[in-house]
Amino acid sequence: MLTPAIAELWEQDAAGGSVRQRLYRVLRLAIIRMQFAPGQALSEKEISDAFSVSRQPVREAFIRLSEAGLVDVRPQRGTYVVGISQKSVREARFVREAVETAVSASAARQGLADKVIYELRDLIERQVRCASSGQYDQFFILDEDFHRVLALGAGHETAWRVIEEVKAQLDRVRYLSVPDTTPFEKLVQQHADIVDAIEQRDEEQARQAMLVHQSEILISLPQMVQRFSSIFEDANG
Amino acid sequence: MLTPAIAELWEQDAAGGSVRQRLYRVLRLAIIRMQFAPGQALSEKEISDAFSVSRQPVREAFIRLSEAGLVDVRPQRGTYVVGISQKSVREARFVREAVETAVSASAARQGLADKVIYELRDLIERQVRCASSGQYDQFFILDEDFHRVLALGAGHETAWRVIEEVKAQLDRVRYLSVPDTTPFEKLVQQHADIVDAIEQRDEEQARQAMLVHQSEILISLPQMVQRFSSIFEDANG
DNA sequence: CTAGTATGACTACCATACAAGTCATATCAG
DNA sequence: CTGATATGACTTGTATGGTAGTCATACTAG
Repeated sequence: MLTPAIAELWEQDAAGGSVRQRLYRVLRLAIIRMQFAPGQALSEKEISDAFSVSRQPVREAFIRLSEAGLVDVRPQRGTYVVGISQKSVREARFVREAVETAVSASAARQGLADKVIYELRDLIERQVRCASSGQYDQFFILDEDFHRVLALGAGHETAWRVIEEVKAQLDRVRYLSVPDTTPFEKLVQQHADIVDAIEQRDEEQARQAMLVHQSEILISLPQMVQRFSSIFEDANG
Repeated sequence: MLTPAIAELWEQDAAGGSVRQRLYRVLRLAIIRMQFAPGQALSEKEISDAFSVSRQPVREAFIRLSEAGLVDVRPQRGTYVVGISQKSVREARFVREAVETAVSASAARQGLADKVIYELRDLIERQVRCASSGQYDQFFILDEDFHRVLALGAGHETAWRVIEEVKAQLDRVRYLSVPDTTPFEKLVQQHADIVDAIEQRDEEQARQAMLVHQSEILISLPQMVQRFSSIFEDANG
C-alpha cells in the first residue's frame, strides 16, 4: 500500500548516497509522519516493487529501521511498524531528557561560540514567525534544528545521534495532533530561556530550563492517549 | 587475518538467531577486545571466507557495526575498524554518565523490587570475590551485569540499549590495560554506594554516587593516552 | 460436526552473480 | 627519466534465485 504522500517523499528525497540510505530516510519519515499505521505489515517485496528497486537494499533499510526501534522484523513472519504505547513514549522521553539536560548544562559550563549563539537566536526568531503564521511542519523542522545546533555546537555529536534516535518515537506522537500539544509560543519561550541561561554561563539554570522544556510532553500525553486510544497500545479504551 | 582467538569466539557463540546476529556478536566482541586493531581494514569477502558463510550476512553485520560506531564503511573502498581517540572516549562517557545518573536517580525515586536489590547485592558479592582472585574477564562481565540489572530493574530498557552502545567505546579502552584502570575494590565499593543510596530512596545521593562511578575513567584516561599513544589518534606522540 | 492434516501463498534469510567505483601498478609516449 | 594512461585486482552496492519457516485455509478422516 503506497500512498501518494509516500511516493512524494521518495521523489523529493535528494537521492544522496546509496539506495539503502535513501530508502531508510524515506521509510523513517513515512513512519514518523504516520503514513504507515502502527502495527501495519510491510514486506521487502512490497516496498521493492513500489519503488522499483531490488529486495536487498529494502531488506537492509528494514534492518536499520529495526535498530532504530521503528519496525519489528520477525523472521519468516513479516516486518511490522512498531506500535505506540505510553510506556515507549515515556521511555524515549526519559532518555532524551537525560541527554539533553546534560548537553544544555555542558554548553553553559564550557560556553558556546558567538556564531552558535547567533544561530540559535536566529532559529528562535524564525520559530516566532512560524508560530504566528501557523506553519506547523516548518516549526517542527526549526525545533529539530535548534536542538541539533545546540548539541553539535557544544561538541556532542554522539549525544545528538542518541537524541535523534529516541526523538523519532516522540515525533510520531507529535504528528498525531497539533492542537493537543503545547502552544508554539510557550515552546519558543522555553528555547529562549535555554539560550539565555547558556549565555549567562549558568549551568544549573541551563539544566533546569531544558528540564522544563523536555517535560512538556508529559503534560499533553494523557490527553493524547485519551483522544487516540485506538493508536496507543496500552490505552484503557 | 583470522586469529585463533577470534575463531574461538565464533565457535563459542551460542549460535542463537540468524547468521547475521551471530556474526554481529562475534565481530563486536572481537573489536571491543582489540582482536582487530583500530584502523584495521576488514572486508566482506575476507570474513565470509573465514567463517564459511556468504557475503550477505557479513555485509549486514557490517552495517549494524557501523551504526554502533565500531566500523566505518566506505563505499567501493573498504570497511575499517574505527580508531580510538580521547575525544570519542570522552563523548561516549558523557552520554553514558547522563543516562546512567538518570537511571540511578529514577531507581531511587521509584524504588526497586526486593528481588532486584538482592540480585544487585549478589553481583557485588561475586565481584568482591573476583577482585580478590584477580579474575579480570569475569569481573568485567559482572560489572556489565550490575548496570544492566539496575537499568532493566528500574524499567528503563531503552536507556539500557543506549548505554550498551556507548559502553562499547569505553570497553575497548578498558581492554587495553587493566593495571592503569581504577582498582577493582574501589569500583565495587562504588557499586555498593549506589545500591545503598537507592535502597534509602535518596535520589540525589544515588545520582551523585553514580556520577562518581562514571567519572572514574576520566582519572585513568590521561595515563592510558600516554602509555598507548600509538593507539590513540589524537595523542601528541 | 470436529480434529487433524495437507496445501499453497506468503515471509525473511542466505547464497551467488553482476555492476560500479577505487587504487596501486605496470606500461608506454614524450 | 618523467608523466599520463591503461590495466587488473581489489572494494562495496545491487539484483535475483532458492531455502526454510510460518500461517491461514481447505480438505479429509473419524
